[in-house]
Amino acid sequence: MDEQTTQDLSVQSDEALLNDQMAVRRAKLERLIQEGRNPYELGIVPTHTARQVVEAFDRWNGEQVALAGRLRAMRIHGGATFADLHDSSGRIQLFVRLDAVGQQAYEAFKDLDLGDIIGVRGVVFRTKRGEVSVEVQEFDLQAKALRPLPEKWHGLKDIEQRYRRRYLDLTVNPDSRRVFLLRSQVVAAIRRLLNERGFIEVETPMLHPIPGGANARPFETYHNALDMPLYMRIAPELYLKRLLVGGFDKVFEIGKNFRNEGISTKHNPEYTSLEAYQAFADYEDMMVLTETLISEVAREVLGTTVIQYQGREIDLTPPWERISMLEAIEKYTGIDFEAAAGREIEVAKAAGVRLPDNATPGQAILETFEQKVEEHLIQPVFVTDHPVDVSPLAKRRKDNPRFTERFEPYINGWEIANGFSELNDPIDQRLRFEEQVRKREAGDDEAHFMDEDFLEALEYGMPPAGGLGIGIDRLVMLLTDSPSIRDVILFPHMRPKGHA
RNA sequence: GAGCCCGUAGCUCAGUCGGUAGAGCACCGGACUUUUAAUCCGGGUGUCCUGGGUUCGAAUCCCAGCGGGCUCACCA
Repeated sequence: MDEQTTQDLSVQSDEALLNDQMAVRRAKLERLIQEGRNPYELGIVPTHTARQVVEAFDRWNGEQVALAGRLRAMRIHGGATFADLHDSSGRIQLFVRLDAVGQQAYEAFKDLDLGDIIGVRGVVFRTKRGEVSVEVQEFDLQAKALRPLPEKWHGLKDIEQRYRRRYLDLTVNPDSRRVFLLRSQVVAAIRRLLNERGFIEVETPMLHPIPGGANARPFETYHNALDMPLYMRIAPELYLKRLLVGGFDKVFEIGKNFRNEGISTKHNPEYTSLEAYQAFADYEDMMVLTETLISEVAREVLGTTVIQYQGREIDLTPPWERISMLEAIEKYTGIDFEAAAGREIEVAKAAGVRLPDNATPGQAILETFEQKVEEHLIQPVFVTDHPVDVSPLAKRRKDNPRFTERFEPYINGWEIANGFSELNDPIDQRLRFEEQVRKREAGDDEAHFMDEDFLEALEYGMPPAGGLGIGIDRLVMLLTDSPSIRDVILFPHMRPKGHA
């Protein structure tokens, strides 16, 4: 094992000579190995975190503690050296004195490189300048860093490098750490809030024989043993509704969806959604759940329901405004689609709305909304009552079957969620699928497929239910003031490229 | 997919009209026993994204490509 390691290193060291700093680190590594030391071994195990010691100094003052983390700065003053140790909780200063540790250990400490991962044992004290520190009694090297870290002051700014080498971004950019910690807290809070309300969390397939539950182009793959094509899921919806059929009345799933579509500051090919379904409820109930969830999450992770996004104040405090899609269109464009019933397509085109060739009346309304209205919806608002032909899984309105009991909350001009009273009439659902199949045959490759297996489930009886989907990434963008979805995804997709 | 912008040292960035490649941090050598962006003295460590072209001469101008960002388009 050790021989193997040594061998590999010597092979690599030739190419590493490209960079003086890497050469120095390789040389130190090889010297340690020759001295019989393993520079990648677990040694001193931390008993405390930096934050614990700093925040409860009075409790630990004079006590011996063990800490472990990454060496991030060194200030050498002859026989005394200060260093900054960063662990997952924060930063703490180390103090090493020649007189205290002896010549050999002192030289070894100075020989460490910034970025090395070390363990230390020492006594907590406060320096003359008032900084809580640990006077090191012993230390060990637990991972030699062979590459230099980005600069401590400016951090890693290059956006491409921050995405490609997120570990460096997380190491040196505190704001990036903050975003992903907050993302974790958002997901945890959603889970807890739903659990408190009696929802159970489930996991449904990512690999679908028939991609369904959304209008989107799927990624295709292939299962060798079954000898059949499979699709990465574009939404978990149809499986979660099968669980309603099965008698789970409140279910939710948090997980990835995959859509084989464009990439932008608001779109990543794989993204995380929450979908929740509640039996014996309708879209009104789900709107309340939506505004409650999002505002409670904000309160929990940010301590407020009034947030700042890119310099704009957004008030997430419920209740949110509700407006039907037709009302919203009339409010912002003056177009009255109620009065224009039967002439939707020509009216939309006259207003300068771009439409696909085979657009349906509902598409004309939806496109008008998306192209003319969306951008105005900054403060949270539920847009409701979407046309039935663009809502193939939603229940029709009792008072007007051309529209559905559906809602989409908009915040900052973004569609942040989507929900409706779930269509549980298998006869109507079949008609909707047949309409989608016609669209697909007419060239719409985002139209739904016929899903006989799902229809069969509905035929056994699905309770009336409300459903809700929230885009977690966009929600996290809002809550963390992040301008790009890639800022809230740890490893966003990039074209492959050799290391810079 | 289209338009605009960007790519120089490990990192952050300068680089004028086309004339020997620069700074800060980091790094290397030296001094320094309470500093904290430590300080002081000395040292520039480079595939100027890649490949062509123009030119006596290209980081710089032109063409193509690669990668990235933003805005559109598609979408959540």
